Amino acid sequence: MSTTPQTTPRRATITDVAREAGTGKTSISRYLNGELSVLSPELRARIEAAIARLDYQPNQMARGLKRGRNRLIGMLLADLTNPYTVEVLQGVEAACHVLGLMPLICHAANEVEMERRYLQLLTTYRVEGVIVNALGVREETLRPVGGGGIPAVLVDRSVDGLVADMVGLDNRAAAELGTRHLLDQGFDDIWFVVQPFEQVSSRQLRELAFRDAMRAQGAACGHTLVLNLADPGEAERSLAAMDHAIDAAGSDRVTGKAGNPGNPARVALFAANAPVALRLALHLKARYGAGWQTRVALLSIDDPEWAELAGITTIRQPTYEIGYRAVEFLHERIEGVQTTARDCLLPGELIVRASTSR
Amino acid sequence: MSTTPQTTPRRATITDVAREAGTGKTSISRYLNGELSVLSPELRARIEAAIARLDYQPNQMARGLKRGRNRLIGMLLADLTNPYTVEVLQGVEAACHVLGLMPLICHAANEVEMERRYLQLLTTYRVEGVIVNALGVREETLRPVGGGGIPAVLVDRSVDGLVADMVGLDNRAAAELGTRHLLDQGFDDIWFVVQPFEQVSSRQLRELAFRDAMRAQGAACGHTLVLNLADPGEAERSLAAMDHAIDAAGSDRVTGKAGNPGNPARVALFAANAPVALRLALHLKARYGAGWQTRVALLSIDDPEWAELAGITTIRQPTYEIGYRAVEFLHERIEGVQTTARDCLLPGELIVRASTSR
DNA sequence: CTGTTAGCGCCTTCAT
DNA sequence: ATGAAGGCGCTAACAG
Repeated sequence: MSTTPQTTPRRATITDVAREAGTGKTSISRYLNGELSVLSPELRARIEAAIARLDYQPNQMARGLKRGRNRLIGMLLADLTNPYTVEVLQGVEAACHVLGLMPLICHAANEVEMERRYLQLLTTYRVEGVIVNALGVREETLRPVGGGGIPAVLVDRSVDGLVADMVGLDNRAAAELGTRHLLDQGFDDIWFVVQPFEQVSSRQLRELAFRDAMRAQGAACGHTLVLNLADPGEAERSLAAMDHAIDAAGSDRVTGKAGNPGNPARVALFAANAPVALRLALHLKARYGAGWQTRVALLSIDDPEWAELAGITTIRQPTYEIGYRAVEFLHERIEGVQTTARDCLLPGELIVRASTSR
Repeated sequence: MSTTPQTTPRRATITDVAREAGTGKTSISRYLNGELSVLSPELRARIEAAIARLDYQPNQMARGLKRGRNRLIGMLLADLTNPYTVEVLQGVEAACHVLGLMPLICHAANEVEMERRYLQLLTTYRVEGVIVNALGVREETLRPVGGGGIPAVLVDRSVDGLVADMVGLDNRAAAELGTRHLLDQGFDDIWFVVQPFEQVSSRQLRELAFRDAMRAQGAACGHTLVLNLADPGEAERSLAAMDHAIDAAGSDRVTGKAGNPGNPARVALFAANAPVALRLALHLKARYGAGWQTRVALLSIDDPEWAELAGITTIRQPTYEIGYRAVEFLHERIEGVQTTARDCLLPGELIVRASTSR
């Protein structure tokens, strides 16, 4: 069998084009950079022909090397598995598209070590800036970024000791919105469920705002449950503890008989984000069966695709806009804007579904 | 207010390091490339010190330009919104990590034009290869890729006229597996629901295998419903037509009374992928209420995160492995392997849930 | 062992 | 209007 030699035919370079067009490299370069007015129509035609014939495409790496800018930006993602992330990404891509940027997407998959490695890699590729949706990360990991280093903008979470633009949900307003909704619907025993939040600013803010909102109400009773999704065993125990507490409270408050159907405790669950909500929903389904939605109220920040199906109430984040704005901020920084660090807090939207309406 | 001048301090170059260490660039280069045995311990120490002092990091672009390879590969994705895609991506990242490759992720967001643009961009950045999970794409769009161009491997779908390695689900086996399961459970009126499939090979194969499996059975009755998710109105009409047909069939086969609860028609829905399954589930919920899972059987290829919650039976694809293998194939091609185009078909796993068990 | 030299593909003065 | 020459940061012969 005589297959063709298959030597990948080296791509044409600017020199090849110049030779093919019978001219110098300079003219080709000018053509590529749109300085068309400076070229005689005749030369220009020859260049166009040569480019087409050779299927020439300028080498971005080389251009970048020369110019000192390669139009690459880094996009560091903590968890692509979270629908929030994918949605933000859509906004990022759209903005990059119009601004002529190319996002280098790095997925840390919830591993701090990956995050460090990618950040270093991005730096190595000389990206002009980074958008960071970080894990609970030490400021030192981000050393090369922000302040003295390459421009950075934070998404959803801020990082202690790192001054940089940040864009995300207005967490305080969102948590208040959710809490008030639950109170308005008559729920007075609310559990705020959240992943470990020492490291993640947005979780902290949501939890704090929840407690503040409950306190402002006075009469009602609020609890915070930490749910460590990374450790199934621990998560299981947390949920069991919650079940127990709810049952006990229910029996106290009503008639002494747990689960009295005539006057159930007005318990509601408030999930700090979609992954938590999913875990809760699975737990509730296992405990109460198919009709769990009617037995216990569930509200979540984030609006994952299955929310409508499960009938849970949500607070939808303006994810697309978050991504879009992040790129705009970054672009401004890249272009040299020098203002002090800015925060862009966008409002969430309450979407009421069966789970929390009577 | 006197903010610091904030001039981004130009990153150190190899020349800076050489000067700082009082030596030539070559030695630095040698150090960087691990030719440590050729360096006197003394020089080596000086170099290390200089690098640390200057916080030097070699410029990948420049290295790539010189070496002719930049360790970049392109990853072209049709739809990040589909959980399948994200899962494949995880496998891709893991493999890239061990092989020292850096994936440039491009998300076409279901737009053919985007796909074209990104492919061209990748080419421009001189990626060493591409992994393509394409839209229904013309071979011409992929011109720069495969065969004569840069190495490529296809994921999930093949493209007419393009010879390249491909890795994905064993669609025939998977569709058979699902169909047999439904038949075994006593469903004899099965609707295979799929997005428009002229352009997408995997959808074609699934549909064909479904029909073959039904035919082999003989007695049973199979239908194919095309559901165009991109056009909500059209999708709505398709679903209405399906409802109508099912109702009619049910009344025929049983007692003449539609929806006779004593002996309902043994209807089952077989979704070709997760997006279709979600649309179906929403429709069923709207039509039959919360308990829809017990009224109609739903089985889907793909195993999205909400499957467990909804209790639908699924065929889980080995997504991680698909991604991993794709990179391995690509890596081999990059390293010059010359075999004819290979296909890697991986088996799916049936996960039975409430929706299809009695 | 170590430094010098010559490019990789492109852009950018600076002449012509 | 066009081309020649130099250099971006790095590597790879080729000397010493």
